[in-house]
Amino acid sequence: MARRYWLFKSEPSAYSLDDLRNEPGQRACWDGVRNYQARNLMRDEMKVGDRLLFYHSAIKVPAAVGTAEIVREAYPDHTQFDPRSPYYDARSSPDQPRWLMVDIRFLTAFAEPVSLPQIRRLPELSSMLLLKKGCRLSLQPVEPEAWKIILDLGRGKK
DNA sequence: GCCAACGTTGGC
DNA sequence: GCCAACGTTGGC
Repeated sequence: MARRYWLFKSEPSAYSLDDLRNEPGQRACWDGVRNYQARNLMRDEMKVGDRLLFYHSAIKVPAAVGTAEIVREAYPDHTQFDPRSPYYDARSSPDQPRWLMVDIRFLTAFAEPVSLPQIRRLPELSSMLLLKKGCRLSLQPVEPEAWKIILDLGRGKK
């Protein structure tokens, strides 16, 4: 199966690409996803070797800032069992985990962040889920064509 | 900080 | 099963 591409949103004040880069082994578990659609994408679609755009959201200029790869497929998110975690879910149990996470590893930081306005300006990228009105999905698929274009922009090519 | 759009919850 | 109320996301 061909490698697939994704976009992961994160508020950099909570967790940034640099945070990922500074992790031991430059890898981390993507915990805290509490949306069924996003969970199902992790559970059903994401495979080791898939790549993702790391996107910084909820800031002045939202932007894709680099890439990472999936290094472990979906498994239970431990924070759902921890009453002290903000992601705790009392309706979940280790027997019947409701929420999943994947592990990702840092790959690249863009020379030039690819901003949301920049993405919006390109007709070739107009079909991206990211641009859909009201699309708040924190994990979303990216078409290979869009992936290529954004990586080129990130390299600083025109 | 505002608020539109969306997902979830819970009363009925 | 409907839908109003609520909480959250995220661009602006």
